[in-house]
Amino acid sequence: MNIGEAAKKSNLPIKTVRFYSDIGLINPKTNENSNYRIFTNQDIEKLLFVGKARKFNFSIEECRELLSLYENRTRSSSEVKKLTLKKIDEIDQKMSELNSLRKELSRVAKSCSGDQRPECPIIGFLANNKKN
Amino acid sequence: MNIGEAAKKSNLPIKTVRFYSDIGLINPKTNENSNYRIFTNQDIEKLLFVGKARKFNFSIEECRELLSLYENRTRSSSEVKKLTLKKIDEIDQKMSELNSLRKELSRVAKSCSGDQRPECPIIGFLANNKKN
DNA sequence: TATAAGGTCTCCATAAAGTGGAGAGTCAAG
DNA sequence: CTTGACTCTCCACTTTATGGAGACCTTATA
Repeated sequence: MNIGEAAKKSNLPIKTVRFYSDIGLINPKTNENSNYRIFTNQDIEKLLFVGKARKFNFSIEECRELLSLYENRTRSSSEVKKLTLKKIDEIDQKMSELNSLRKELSRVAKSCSGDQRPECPIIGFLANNKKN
Repeated sequence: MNIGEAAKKSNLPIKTVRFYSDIGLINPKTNENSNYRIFTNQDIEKLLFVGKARKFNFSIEECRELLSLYENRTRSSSEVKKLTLKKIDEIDQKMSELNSLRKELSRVAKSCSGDQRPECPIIGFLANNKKN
């Protein structure tokens, strides 16, 4: 099938499918006459796989790795699990960063009257180099 | 002062200071002879301000906005508060996304034995297009 | 005074993960 | 045979910097 249909079936924008093909994440054949890419059902499966993995915050390179594990019938599940646990760790770290960020921001926001006066503790907070 | 000293005083890499100057976040004067940028203490203050705001997840464009509020003696604190509350909202949204992500990932990770066998429910999960 | 070391300049490339558009080629239907 | 839809490649742009090349400036030392 052509790229339009492949895009529809994989729920990805055409541009994205083309991009994944450019970087070799998938390798559709080429129609020698038209120079159009030809996608198989296997390609669609891979696109769906990647689409889902991307949604789950796996990077393109991690997708590439997962894809090769996916295709490799002899791989052990521990490799996949390792990658997944790493992702969870990253999420935890990001969440704790966001948490402390949120705390500080809501603290300064609370201290600001938010009215017409120019006095604003948020600005003071951001302007102040010292520990706050 | 020159860019090296400015970078040191603002705790930013030289490259970053140059970048902020390129995009007009700060506007140091130029020594006509040497073509070197000349930074004032005011510039350092702004750099410190931006550095802190960036740490608090304000984007460059938001920094630009905050900076103009910072410089504008007649601005009302409500504008600043609005921007801050928006940031908090964004953080909340990001956190809830990460939360559901984490839940799903840890669920599939738990279901995976992580041993030498090739059977891996994580791969199955990612490969499966159906609702899981 | 000459030269060496270190600081700074601009310009270009790279990162991640695409998105958007231009201009040209292809295909199917009327 | 033409029109419209589809696809192609190539380039630019996004965000927030970082790294390097090669050239220019400044300061210190021999």
